[in-house]
Amino acid sequence: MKKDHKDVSMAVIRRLPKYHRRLKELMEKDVTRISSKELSGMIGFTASQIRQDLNCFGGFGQQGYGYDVSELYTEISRILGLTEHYNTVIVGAGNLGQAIANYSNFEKKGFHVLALFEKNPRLIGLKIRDVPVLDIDELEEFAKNKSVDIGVICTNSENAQDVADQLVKLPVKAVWNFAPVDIILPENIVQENVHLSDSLFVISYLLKMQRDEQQNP
Amino acid sequence: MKKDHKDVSMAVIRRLPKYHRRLKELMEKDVTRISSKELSGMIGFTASQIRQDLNCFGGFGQQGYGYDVSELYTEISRILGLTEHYNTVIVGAGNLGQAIANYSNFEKKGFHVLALFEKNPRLIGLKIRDVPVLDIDELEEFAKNKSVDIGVICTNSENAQDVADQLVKLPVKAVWNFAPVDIILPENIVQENVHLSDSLFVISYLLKMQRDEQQNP
DNA sequence: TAGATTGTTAATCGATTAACAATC
DNA sequence: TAGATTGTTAATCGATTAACAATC
Repeated sequence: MKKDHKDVSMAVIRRLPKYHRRLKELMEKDVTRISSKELSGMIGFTASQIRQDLNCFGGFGQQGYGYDVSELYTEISRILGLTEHYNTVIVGAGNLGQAIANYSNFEKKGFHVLALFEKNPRLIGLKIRDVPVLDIDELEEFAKNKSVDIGVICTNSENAQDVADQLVKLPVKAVWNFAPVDIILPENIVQENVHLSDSLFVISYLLKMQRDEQQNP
Repeated sequence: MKKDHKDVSMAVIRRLPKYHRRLKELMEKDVTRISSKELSGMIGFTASQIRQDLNCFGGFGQQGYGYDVSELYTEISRILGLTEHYNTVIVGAGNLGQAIANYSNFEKKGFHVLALFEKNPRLIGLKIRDVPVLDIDELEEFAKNKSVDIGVICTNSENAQDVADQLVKLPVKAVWNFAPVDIILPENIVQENVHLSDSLFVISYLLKMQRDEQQNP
């Protein structure tokens, strides 16, 4: 029996994509089995943590043997929901929106981009890898009779909340926000923020720390 | 006396940019003072956590009053090192590299993009907001006599480690990696990864969970 | 001054690590 | 079988929350 989604902590969930990535690499190297200890060596988590993490979802290993790489990869793919298909729309067809639309790996994993939406007339009408850039005013009409799972916000901060509200009305089930603001969404909508500046500011902090340490050792 | 950088946990550090962002918003609304309780209401951390976080770096508040918004903003900017100037180079001038080069907010915060580097001849010679796109083979020569603080990797996975190695040789002090692989760097180099697919996969997981819950309530 | 709110210590909670019996 | 390694429970560690005296 597969136990899934009990109440697994977000800390564990955020490690799953890394397992997924590493197992993929192992498969490409034709490694067929791996122990938690070996995996620990390459992934940087303790062997204990790896076993704990995996056991949130089921016993995928075998005592005395370890884990079958291919099987574990398949399981984690399933746990992450990568065996499903998702329809997405991207709002904002600037460089970032285009970058995401162009990222063919997402398509491979089942994330299909239906269209990009823009207000800049220069961009409307373009095609990004066969995906049309449409007028933002057409969004509501476009989404009728379609099931849109994920809305991606690639606009500037000023428009992000407006766009979020429009997406919620479609409705979408999740919002992937790249604008550097904290948008407000209904509780039941999955929200994931990618605040690039936060990440850059952490670099800045760490560089400053390093500099200070060199001065006062 | 300002206590900085003792051994503040990464959990705290990763919250700092969010304080920074919210305080900016408050300043724009001409709010001059705020209590940890009020801030808690808008930012979603407990008041207790906010006070704990800030006290890692010093006592910026005043009993009975709260915090001076503008002063706290300035302090957090300083703690994050945003009062410094950083030179950056971006390797990979595709949509993502261009998006980052175009992001004028970074420039405002002191992150100056010296140049982008590309191997695709169609892109070499372009200018992104006055920033030239140069041949990747010119990187080493270009960096001579220049102090490059941050190298940004916007290439595909295949080239990411090579590029990282080149950046380390320049040298750079930090690597900001957008390729969906785990690159290996010397210990003393600051590394920050933005794995977009990880973020998307977490959305996928949460959507799947939500679906499952609706079926087995 | 009285009221409000911090800074800080103590208590709780949760996540990570260690240990080991189960078992392949 | 003996050796290896898991799954799982217990111990530890760290982070968050609660409480309250200090003080503006």
